[in-house]
Amino acid sequence: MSPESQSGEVPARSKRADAVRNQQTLLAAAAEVFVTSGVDAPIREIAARAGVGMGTIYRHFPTRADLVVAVYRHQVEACAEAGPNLLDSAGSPLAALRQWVDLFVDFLVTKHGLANALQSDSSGFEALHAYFLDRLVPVCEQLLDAAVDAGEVRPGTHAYELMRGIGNLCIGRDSDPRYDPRRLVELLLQGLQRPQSS
Amino acid sequence: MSPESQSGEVPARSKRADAVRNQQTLLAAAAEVFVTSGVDAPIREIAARAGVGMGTIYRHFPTRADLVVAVYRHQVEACAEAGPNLLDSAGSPLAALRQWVDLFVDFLVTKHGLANALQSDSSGFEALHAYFLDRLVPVCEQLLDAAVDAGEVRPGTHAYELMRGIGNLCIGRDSDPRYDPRRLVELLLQGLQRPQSS
DNA sequence: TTAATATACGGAACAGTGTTCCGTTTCGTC
DNA sequence: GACGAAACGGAACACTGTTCCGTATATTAA
Repeated sequence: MSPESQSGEVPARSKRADAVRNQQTLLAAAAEVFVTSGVDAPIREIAARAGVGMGTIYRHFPTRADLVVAVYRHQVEACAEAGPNLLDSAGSPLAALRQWVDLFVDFLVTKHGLANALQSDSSGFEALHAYFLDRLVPVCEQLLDAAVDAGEVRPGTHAYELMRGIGNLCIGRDSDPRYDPRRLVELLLQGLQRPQSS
Repeated sequence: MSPESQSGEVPARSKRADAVRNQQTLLAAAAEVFVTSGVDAPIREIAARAGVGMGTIYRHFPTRADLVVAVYRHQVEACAEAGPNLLDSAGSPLAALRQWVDLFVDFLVTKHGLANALQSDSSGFEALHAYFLDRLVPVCEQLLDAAVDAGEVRPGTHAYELMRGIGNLCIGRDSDPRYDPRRLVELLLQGLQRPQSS
């Protein structure tokens, strides 16, 4: 990865100080607004919260996805990095996969509307989809393959499809007590396991 | 149910002829537009296609859900009625459940954005969610219970949750070759099977 | 057939949100 | 302190949902 071209955290040299400051402010404001109003919150609301104009927000984050990615980058990275670790620490590849999926689900369900946005075909969200998948599918694939190799999981399922399936299951109006994404994800994982016997 | 109070097909007496005609026209126009632009199509587009004004469409179908329900009512009914029949005709309760779920998935994936709308928390779609679930959950429950009683499916899963899960899996930008809802639904059904045995 | 009335219609008008654009301000440098 | 480039702010435009009311039409009564 190129050193500091991304919209992350390190004050990139050659950028004006106020620009860097505003970017930070925007990130913080967005993070706050996202927990309150979800990732679909009106751009104006974020701009207002940050005390900047509309132009500023668009200049720093041309699409909504850029902003969302910037806000959650750390957590996505953490999730991605947890994969290999779990493969070592967990008892079996399947256990590792299960724990990792838990991590991913926890992440999604605690972010208002994130799962929705991930699959949304609305303008500005395609890049979000792309980032999440690019970053996490390889990790999932590693865990999945390991579980298949260990004979714990039947072959034939692709990581991409599994990830999207899990993401989809996490979509929903929040806190309907009758719907718990975790239970369905668990069902999915059950279905992944090898009946093999017969 | 009261005889002809619904927005269905029979020309209700005591309504002006032009009103009935317009309702039919709107239904037809909406059906056409839905296949092209999805169920989120701008109201104006539907009104234009039907050759009526905005007021007319809102008078006949106060919320978007009313319109969508009216358009798909027949198919939902057909799906609902297929349940008991399958229970008779299919070899086993599980087979019936499987076929019924297939029916449901086929219905959803062929309607642009319907699955999305079902779970959407946008204004005007709650009623859609309600209608589909009210109508189909009992049917699903019947099939599910039968399969559980036959020992083919483990107990503990609620029809409501299963239905929503399936609906969610059908969400997605259309025709990404790497994502086939059917495969994941199949996985879910797999997970439903085989009681823990050991 | 015509007049009266209730019903339904059309579309302008208002509101909320995304997105662009450009005159103005501020920063960094000389 | 002055200058040029970079960044800012927010007005303006586009698109969509929703409401409201003056007008047109169907129905019924005379």
